[in-house]
Amino acid sequence: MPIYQVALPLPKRQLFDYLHEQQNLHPGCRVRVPFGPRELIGVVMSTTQNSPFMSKLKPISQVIDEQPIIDSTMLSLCNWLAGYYHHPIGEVLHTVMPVALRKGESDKPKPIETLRLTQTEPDVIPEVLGRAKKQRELYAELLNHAQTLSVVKQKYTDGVIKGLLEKNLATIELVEDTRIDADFQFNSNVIKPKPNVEQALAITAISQALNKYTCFLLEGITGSGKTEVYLQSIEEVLRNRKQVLILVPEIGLTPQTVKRFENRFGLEVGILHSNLTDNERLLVWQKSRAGKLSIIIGTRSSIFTPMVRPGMIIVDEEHDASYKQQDGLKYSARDLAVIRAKEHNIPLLLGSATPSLESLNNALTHKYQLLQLNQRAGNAVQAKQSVLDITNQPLQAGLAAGMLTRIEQHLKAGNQVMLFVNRRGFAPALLCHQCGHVEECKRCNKPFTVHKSLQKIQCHHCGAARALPKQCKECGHHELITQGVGTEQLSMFLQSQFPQYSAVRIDSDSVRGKAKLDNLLTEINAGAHQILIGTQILSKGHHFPNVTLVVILDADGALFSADFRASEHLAQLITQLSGRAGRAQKLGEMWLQTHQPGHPLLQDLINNGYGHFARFALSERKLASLPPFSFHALFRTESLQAQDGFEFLSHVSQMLQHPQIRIVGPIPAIMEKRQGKYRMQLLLQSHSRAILNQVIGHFSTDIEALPIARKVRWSIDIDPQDFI
DNA sequence: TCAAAACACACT
DNA sequence: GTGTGTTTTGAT
Repeated sequence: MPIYQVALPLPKRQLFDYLHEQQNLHPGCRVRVPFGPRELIGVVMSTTQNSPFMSKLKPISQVIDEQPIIDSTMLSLCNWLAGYYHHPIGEVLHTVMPVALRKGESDKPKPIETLRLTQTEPDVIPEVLGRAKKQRELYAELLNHAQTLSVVKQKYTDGVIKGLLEKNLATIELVEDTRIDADFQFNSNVIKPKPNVEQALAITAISQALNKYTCFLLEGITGSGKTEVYLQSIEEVLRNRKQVLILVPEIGLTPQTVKRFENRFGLEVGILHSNLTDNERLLVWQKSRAGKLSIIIGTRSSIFTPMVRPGMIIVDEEHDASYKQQDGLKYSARDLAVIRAKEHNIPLLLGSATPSLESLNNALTHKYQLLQLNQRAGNAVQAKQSVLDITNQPLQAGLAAGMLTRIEQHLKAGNQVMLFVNRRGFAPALLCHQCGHVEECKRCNKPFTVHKSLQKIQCHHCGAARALPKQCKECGHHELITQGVGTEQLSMFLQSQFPQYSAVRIDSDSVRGKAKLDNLLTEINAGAHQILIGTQILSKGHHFPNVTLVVILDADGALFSADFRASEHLAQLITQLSGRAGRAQKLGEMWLQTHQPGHPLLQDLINNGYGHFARFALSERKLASLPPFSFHALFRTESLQAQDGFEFLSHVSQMLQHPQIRIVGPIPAIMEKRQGKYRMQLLLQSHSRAILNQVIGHFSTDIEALPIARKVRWSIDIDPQDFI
């Protein structure tokens, strides 16, 4: 009897062997297997003749798929993922499958229940129905053609349907779902804008590379018409009867974006986002695999959507942090897109106004082909950026007096202003005026954030909240003061300063749920609010044509951060924010409040733009041998005892000693404690990705087998994006 | 002395 | 990861 090696969803870097009579179970098929006292769903990986567990081999209890649901391309991608990210193969396969398939759902669409008449005498309504008016009505409808049960149920009650069924006049029939049949139709007759010279060059370059792997980095300033380049390139792919997979950041998937694609090509666009149910997700997966969908748009995990006739992958806003998964299999969807495009031999398009230094470096070293769009479409003008020195300046709610005047000018001119603060809530800390004691979360050892409107203090790291204290815990003093400024405070202050205008907060506190954000954005663009105060959300893809003034309250934090990527992220934020303003015909300006007006990074960014800044930042990274000029792998631990994490990482550090690997740590993570767990990390850096990968790969099973490994939660992060 | 909690370990 | 069997802990 053949022995099958099965990948199971466990944090173990091994396959499990099972028996099955059938000779031809293909790799990529799901099976249900007994595992200790329970049953698991795994994926067949390979066949073998003998197993070290011969005596305790159990048989597969059920074969779920006769044909592989993970095709050979996807399977090799999974093997690549397991090797590159040093992650257990079973968990990789689990990550790659839609939830419904993990649970053992069929990969074929469910047949549709259809209501059909049993006799087919035309135009005759049987006497039996007598005066049953509704039943006669339904019968008449069914005379024309059978209808799906769900459609019928919308119009008729269950009683009516039951009536026909009981009289044996109609039956419920299971009909194969044809909604996923391949579809190549698209409308190419839509009037499309004439591309400018740069756009035309980009479109031509992409169109000439449709049948082979090429990675393009489309570096296009905001408003330069990146989307039009996407659209016209997509059209070429559709013409070849191929599919396009488009990845967008988590927040960027708005109904407008989807509409734009649907209207342009007049076809159904598959959408994958976090609010879908498991079955909706599965349907998109099925439709894409069958070739019904020619365009699929989705967030990070969409990179795993199967395609029968892959034609192109697009990653929009490729610098966005949401492409990196932060837990479990810590993959980068952008990097994975490169691997997938190579595997399919199709072009990949990475687009951004503010490309990541990694991608930019690949473009400058000609691994990627750089396409630049430097002209703004129409007569839009880039917002003018300036710094405001706030050293020794009195601040009100974090704003300098000069800035208030400027805000007033813009408001009086009938325009909108937008202010950016990196903190939600009223203030990031509450301290005692008497003894200086700061109220901290016990589980995270971080100050509580004050939420005045809720009369609460809340820890933004673990979510713990309690009532706003009235007196100091240490000395009992009653005068507690807030420290720092959050969106809530700034919004309250500006509303009191300018009562005749409407101030609105845009952060995850005030806009819970996507619909609410969309409503608010509509209100803002209709002019219902004049003062917009928000966090990161403001920088992500939404356009505010009437905003003429953008203020960043505090640009200093990132300039001296422990994270070497902080300045890159600040520059991206500043550039993205300034791209949101002054789009229409209105000239915009952006002001950065800083204590470091002369800081070379700020100056370079403001005077020469992101493109110049990024190239300068790259040269600095090179000097410091930081990524992308070296490669990082980060071991992280979480444990109840700080000592356990230290001990585990010390072992790891000893095992991985290598002349070409620099090891930093074990050191406490930047967030030393979170949710009551102590967090440590060990950073590995090498000039050779191959050596780093090889050494970790060689020892990963030994590390897993360390006795201390059981006492800690540990993980490996390859190409870590942050050191939190 | 017993039961809950913490720990260890196997699972093919 | 999770279910189970084993050891430790602490309150009666």
